[in-house]
Amino acid sequence: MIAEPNNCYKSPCNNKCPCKDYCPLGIALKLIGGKWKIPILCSLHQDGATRYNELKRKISGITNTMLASSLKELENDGMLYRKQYDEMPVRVEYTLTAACDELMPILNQLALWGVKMNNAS
Amino acid sequence: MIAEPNNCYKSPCNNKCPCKDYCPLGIALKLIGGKWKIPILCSLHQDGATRYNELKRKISGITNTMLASSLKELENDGMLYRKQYDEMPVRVEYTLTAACDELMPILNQLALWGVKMNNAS
DNA sequence: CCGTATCCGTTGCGATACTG
DNA sequence: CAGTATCGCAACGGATACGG
Repeated sequence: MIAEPNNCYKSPCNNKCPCKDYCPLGIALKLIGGKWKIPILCSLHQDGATRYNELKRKISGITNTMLASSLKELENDGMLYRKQYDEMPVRVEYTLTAACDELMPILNQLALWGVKMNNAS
Repeated sequence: MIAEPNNCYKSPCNNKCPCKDYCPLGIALKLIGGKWKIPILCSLHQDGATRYNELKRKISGITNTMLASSLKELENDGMLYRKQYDEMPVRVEYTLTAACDELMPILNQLALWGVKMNNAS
């Protein structure tokens, strides 16, 4: 929940911007921010349920520290499920939640915009 | 221009993700990243052409350092115009470019998503 | 009025080693 | 296999003072 509503959290950036601490856009960007969350989301979006070490292989350059912490944050923020199978050895699979199904098309629009910006410059 | 195309810059996150350095989504997020660019964009989007000190008043908490550097980056990235009137004293007005007219509706969708995420948790 | 320059603390992230 | 723990650096951003 928003702790202390500011001037524009109800209707995002439609009135009384510039929004600050509790801007819903700021909240959204924080959820997908950091260096590795987008690659993680994209990978899971493409391939569906994926195991930890599989993710680590696919996302080249990521370290255990960052993968584990990013996954934990995404899980806490309701953006992915962590399912643990108590086999031997243990197996863990990560899957996107419905919230991400809504998010990805928006991110795709943003990416298209990014392409245009890049071609323009 | 993209210096060294990687696996997914052509069709953003539709194939061969996870995208890395040259991911168009990464490019887009970099353009609007940092602590103050969104508030600046929102302010200009709402009020149109705005002077430097006017922006500084509206965006509470921002320092000269950050306002000036953010404006310069946004200008260099083709997201706003800087118009200088050589009166005495000097007057400078900032305005969003057409690129931002396309961007803002997308950001608004993202904000709506952020609201839902916030209410859900 | 519209910024720059300098300094400095904080945060994010990487590297490496280790564990249930 | 799926992570933690610890350390260190570099980038980001804040505070303050100054300049065209």
